[in-house]
Amino acid sequence: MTEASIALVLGGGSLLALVGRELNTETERLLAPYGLTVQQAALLGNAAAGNATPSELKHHLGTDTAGMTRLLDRLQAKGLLRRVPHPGDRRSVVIELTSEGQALVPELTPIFGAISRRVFAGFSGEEMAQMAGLLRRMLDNLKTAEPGSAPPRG
Amino acid sequence: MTEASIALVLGGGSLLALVGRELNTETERLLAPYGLTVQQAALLGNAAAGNATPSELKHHLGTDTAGMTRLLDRLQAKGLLRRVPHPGDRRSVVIELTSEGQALVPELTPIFGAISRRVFAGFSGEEMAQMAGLLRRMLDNLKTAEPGSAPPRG
DNA sequence: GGACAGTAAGTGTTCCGACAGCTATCATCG
DNA sequence: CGATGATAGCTGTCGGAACACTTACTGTCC
Repeated sequence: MTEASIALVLGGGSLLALVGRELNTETERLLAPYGLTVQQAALLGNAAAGNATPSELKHHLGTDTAGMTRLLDRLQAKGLLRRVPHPGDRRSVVIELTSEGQALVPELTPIFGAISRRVFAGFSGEEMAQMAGLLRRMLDNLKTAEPGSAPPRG
Repeated sequence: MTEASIALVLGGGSLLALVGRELNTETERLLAPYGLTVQQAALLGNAAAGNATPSELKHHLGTDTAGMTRLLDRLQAKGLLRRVPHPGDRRSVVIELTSEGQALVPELTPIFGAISRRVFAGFSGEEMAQMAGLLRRMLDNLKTAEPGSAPPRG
């Protein structure tokens, strides 16, 4: 194991975590005019198609049921969506964007494109593919053979 | 801009952010027996050498003064460190590990090695270098030419 | 039909990241 | 010397991640 790899993984200073956070923060700055966070914007984008349940959205956003509940609470409080009973499963709920929510979506999409262009400035297609490939392998390494881990909590 | 790059950057589901979080969570599982979080362990490691001020530690951990204050509060509450007046600058403070804190450090270091080995299983040295290089370029892209950003708040 | 495991959403808690604003001190320069 | 700007650390606030737990409902299997 080289010194470089240690530096990549070490704690809060982890380069990986750092880049992820910077990416998040910078996107948040672009979203500030709309009063939305990254998670909130991503949820609106994913829910725009309609007929989405919290469970489905959860997978796309990579959060858990607890985070999803509160994320929905905040967006509902802003009047951007509402929870309607799920026809056919009384445990579940369907997320519907309000007209205000719907109106926001087309404004949001370009922002992700813009930040994407910025982050990958000067990257060749091959380099982006490399990046994605390496990240996926790291994720696989983490997900498989986790000794002390319980199965994901949904 | 390819679809892959969008997927890399998109919201909470960002692959980059996801890997960073998984890495963090998995490290936290290994640290659980010691009752420490990743940030806490990283701070102990960085402060072990001694004569560290919060400002210096802040750079290593990638947090800000607010986060540093509370991180130190928690570790101080656990009796793992103490703040002593900085000789020569009355605004500042020197972080000293208590004997309990000192005793933990040698236990912690191997954990970062272990998680590092796990994440980079199957990676060649060249691939790790690629990863670091690509991440660094992304970070540079984000840091330079941030339109709406104020200078870092120290 | 009834027990029972599994699933959906929600609640409570701790920790962390980011932003804003504060006080005390330092360094510099007129 | 005194004003001024920068720096060190702290506090308040919000959003979010992860864990543990609860409640209500579903599907299945006996």
